[in-house]
Amino acid sequence: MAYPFKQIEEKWQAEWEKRKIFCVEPESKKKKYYCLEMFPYPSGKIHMGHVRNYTIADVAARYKMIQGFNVLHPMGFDAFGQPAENAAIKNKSKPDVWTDKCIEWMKQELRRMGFAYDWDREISTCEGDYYRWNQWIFLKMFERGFAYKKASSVNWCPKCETTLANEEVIDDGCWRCYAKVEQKDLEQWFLKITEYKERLLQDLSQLRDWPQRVLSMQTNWIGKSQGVEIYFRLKENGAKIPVFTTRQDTIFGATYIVLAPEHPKVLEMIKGKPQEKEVIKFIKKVAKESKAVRIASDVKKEGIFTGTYAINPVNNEEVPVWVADYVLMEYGTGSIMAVPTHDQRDFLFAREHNLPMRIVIQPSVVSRQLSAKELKEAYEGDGTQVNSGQFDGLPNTQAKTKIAEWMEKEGIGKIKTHWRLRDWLISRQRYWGTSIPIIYCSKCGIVKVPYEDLPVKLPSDAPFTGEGGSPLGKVKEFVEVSCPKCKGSARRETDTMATFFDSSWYFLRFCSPDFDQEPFDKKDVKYWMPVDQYIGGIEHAILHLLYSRFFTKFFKDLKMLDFDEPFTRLLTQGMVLKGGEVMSKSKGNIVDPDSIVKKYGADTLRLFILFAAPPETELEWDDRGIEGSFRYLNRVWRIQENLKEKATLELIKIMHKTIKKVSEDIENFKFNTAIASLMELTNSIYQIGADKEVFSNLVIMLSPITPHFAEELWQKLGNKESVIKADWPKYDSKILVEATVTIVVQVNGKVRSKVEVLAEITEGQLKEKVLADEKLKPWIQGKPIKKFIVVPKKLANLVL
RNA sequence: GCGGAAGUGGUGGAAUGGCAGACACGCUAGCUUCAGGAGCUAGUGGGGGCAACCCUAUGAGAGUUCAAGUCUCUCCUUCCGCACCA
Repeated sequence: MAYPFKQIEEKWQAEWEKRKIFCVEPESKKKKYYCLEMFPYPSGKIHMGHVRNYTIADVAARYKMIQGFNVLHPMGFDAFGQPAENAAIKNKSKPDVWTDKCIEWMKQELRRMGFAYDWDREISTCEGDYYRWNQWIFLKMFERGFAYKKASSVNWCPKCETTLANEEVIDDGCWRCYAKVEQKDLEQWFLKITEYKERLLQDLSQLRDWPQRVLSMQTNWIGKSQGVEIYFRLKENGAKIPVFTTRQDTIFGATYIVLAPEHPKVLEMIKGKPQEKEVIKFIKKVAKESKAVRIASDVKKEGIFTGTYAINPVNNEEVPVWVADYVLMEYGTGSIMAVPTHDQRDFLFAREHNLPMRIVIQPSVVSRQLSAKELKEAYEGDGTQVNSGQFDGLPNTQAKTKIAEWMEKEGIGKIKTHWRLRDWLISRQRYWGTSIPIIYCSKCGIVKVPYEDLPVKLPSDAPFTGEGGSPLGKVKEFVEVSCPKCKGSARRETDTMATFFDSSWYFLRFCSPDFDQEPFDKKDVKYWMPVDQYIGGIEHAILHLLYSRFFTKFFKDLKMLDFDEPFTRLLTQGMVLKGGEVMSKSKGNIVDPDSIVKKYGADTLRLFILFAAPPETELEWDDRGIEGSFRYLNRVWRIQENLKEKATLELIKIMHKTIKKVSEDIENFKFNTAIASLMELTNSIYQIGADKEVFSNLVIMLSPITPHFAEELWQKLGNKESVIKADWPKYDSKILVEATVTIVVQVNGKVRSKVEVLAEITEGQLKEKVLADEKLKPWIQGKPIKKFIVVPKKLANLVL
């Protein structure tokens, strides 16, 4: 007979809600612990990814609760976003109604999983009480010039009919619908995240408890590269052509320069020259090629000579000026110096077009001296400067600095740092988001919506046709307003903010969800922040995590908080796979958590998901594995019928060992091995028989993992309070000390025997005992023992 | 190309430099049961041996060490991120 999980789970979910036992203690003297998972978009259903994410967090939160911490473990909804609008178009409903319904469904499913949330702090970003503060923050940024409007070429998703941030473009496609992203010239709102680039990079070193992977992804994304801008000049008119390089040590080997086809100087350069027609033809051809084709690695680098020469400022050499597709206008200065001997791309291009090469760095290994004629590929490593004027003989790493300084002094170059990070484009041509609190007046220009008029609410009667752009622009009463300054007629901004704006500070709102003076109450934030443990998917490694770090730094500069980083510890949980592939509708390999809960209960699902793999690795769904977890709980359930008066010392010892292991493992998020050791204890109980104390401890240790199950058994054991109020068992290290120990005996590093000895035995006594061991005789064969190595209480190794 | 992570039984996965494969799934056998997608017990990396045992084995190869899955080097493979980034 299976244990009655359905009844038990429903009973305790109701009981927890009634007793509000997961709500934080206000004004508490206890140590705080803020455990947060990335809040969901309310699609209406939770999937296995959610279950895994929230189960991991729930164990951490419950473990800290039972340890006596004041734990903030909130839940909310990232409720703005496109699916609500799409649903509105499809079902002729309204986004807010649809979203509310989805939130309700989702909450039901979250409840059924038994997560220990403080529901009193629930927030939803689509509520005026929340997005009002988005607008407030936007205005603060606007006042400081951190939110600004700029015309530029931006990413445009034709399917979603909206602009996208660089971070939202994945492999040239829209992150949401995978449609191919186009470039469009538009005037849009940006946030000046680049203002914080140095700090965003620097402070990564503070984040010691973040996964290396995320840190390196952010480092890459910010993309700092230090080098020199070197000024070449055109031979014919002395016009300055700056090139950016990080390899200024190779400048003496620059035998030509290359401009991007879009480079503004190209057209005037070729005017009237015999090459003019051909170059223009080439430029047009490149312009037609999509970016994806152009950067595909197997495409041959194409280029054409402009008929112009430039002067290399370090040696006054004349070098030809080329135009080529492999030079990009977006990066650096849109022009490069080419050093074919020490840059592989330049090498390929030079060989193709028969351009000159000169070695300027020789590797330190004499046998590998290079000659330009025999070069098979560019030498990009370190070495000694040659053919480099006064820098000859220097190691190139030193020459790098010396040359940079020298060029600055001579006025032929400037030390420069380039960054990959661009400002954050936040305008979205959508309805279901926070409207940007700006009014355009023909007389006053761009005018802020006054703070007292916030929130700028979304009109409820916008038409959802799916055609003709944002529904907001079609609502006359919304668009046509009077200017807050001159009271003349004006127009309201109809774009809304990217929803990543909403999630960039929600963790602060949870600290004081009802505060109505500012986005958050400084005093509460001081107590709760930073988040001690943040848990979510790797897909936010850059997007959400970078934006949140940016917002935190902005608030710090506003003196609204006093720390630099919002999330102390970060865990990125692995994906849930089935058949080796990520669960997805299109692959048809989805396992619905709700169906598992119905069949086996939430506790079994939680147990399986924690046991099947460590949190940060991928988890392969296994239908039979889940049955195993269910069997285990039933096995534990049956123990209560056979409790003994008193447990044996042997079992007590195993129990203490388990307490130690489980405590340490949960602390370190090694839930799979914690569960394994609970299973071992259970196996021992089956062999030896447990008393009430041992069984109680097993129940307490299971409680963060399978909370309903543990509550029920805890109650059956005669306890009145929730198991979350129990004392987490402590292990007694004295009991763990064994009087006798088994010593593994090796001969030349191979295990040949084992001896049982007193734990406190001396080395001499041990040696005597070991040498007396009959089993070892054939291995020693009377040979002299050169060395006798002892690892106390573990091992002895005889070296012959 | 650069950066990151990882390669261990049929499977998921364990192993502060010290008995490789904990725990579980699966499989095999036995017991129990009217029955089992239930329960209990035992076995289960490969090779050899009636057996006690022996040999061998953590992607490949070298090295350090009394001792290497673990440390170092070289190489291979897979996954992820960035990428003609100058």
